[in-house]
Amino acid sequence: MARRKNDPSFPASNTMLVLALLEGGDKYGYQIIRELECRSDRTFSMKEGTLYPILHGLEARGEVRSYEQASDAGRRRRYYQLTRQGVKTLARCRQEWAAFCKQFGKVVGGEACVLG
Amino acid sequence: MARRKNDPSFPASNTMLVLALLEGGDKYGYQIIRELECRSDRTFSMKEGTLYPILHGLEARGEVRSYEQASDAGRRRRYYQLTRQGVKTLARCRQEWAAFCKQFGKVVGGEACVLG
DNA sequence: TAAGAATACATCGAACTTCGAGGTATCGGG
DNA sequence: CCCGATACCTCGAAGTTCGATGTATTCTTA
Repeated sequence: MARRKNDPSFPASNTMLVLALLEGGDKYGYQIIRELECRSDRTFSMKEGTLYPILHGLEARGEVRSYEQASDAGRRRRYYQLTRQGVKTLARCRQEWAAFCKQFGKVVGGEACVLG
Repeated sequence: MARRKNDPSFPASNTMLVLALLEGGDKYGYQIIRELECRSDRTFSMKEGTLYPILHGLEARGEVRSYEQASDAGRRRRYYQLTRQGVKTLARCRQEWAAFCKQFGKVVGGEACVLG
């Protein structure tokens, strides 16, 4: 996920979202965008220019593998499937996300802190 | 904060952290970095190359104003203070962060969703 | 008292993420 | 027959952050 050490921001959240969606079963690109919209109550609307590079990157890094399978209607579809590596990465991302949330909330929440 | 509409990621979190820290009183750059480290249990370690451009940007956009004030030791310090605009921005950021968290958690948490 | 660590500011290029616009093609309905 | 939805893709522009580097001053410690 290319998160840099000690990076206070949480980038590549889109990549994590993709991994999480694939956990629920193999999916093709267009479907990922629709499902994300649905699962987030229309809050998240990932763009194709964002998604496809992410999928290609994940595949290049071995987090997912893909296969082509036409729909009933004969429409071309490329499905993506989590690899064991991808599952592990997702688990790590979840931990990192939880840690980030906790610390971020602590700072923006406004708890006091006495500096040495 | 330059967040783009419908952006599933939450960028510029560093900017939000800076605003939140300034809410606790005027602070100078180096102090912001130390306090952030402290308040986040050493999890966040903002780099100077990150912070100073952020502060300059916030000032240019009227979210903060600055003034110079030497320390007891005679060391040069530039303090930053939230403007009314900055306070409003921080409030908006908090709402956006809460909304993002909720939706992000919903997706990576794995709730089911039936697509139409 | 000299060296090095800490304080304090700043800028720059490289890397990464994301958008938005554009391109190609197929399928179904009006 | 056209248009909207489906389905894939690429490219350049914009924004964020790091890491390196630079400049000064003050404090600590050997």
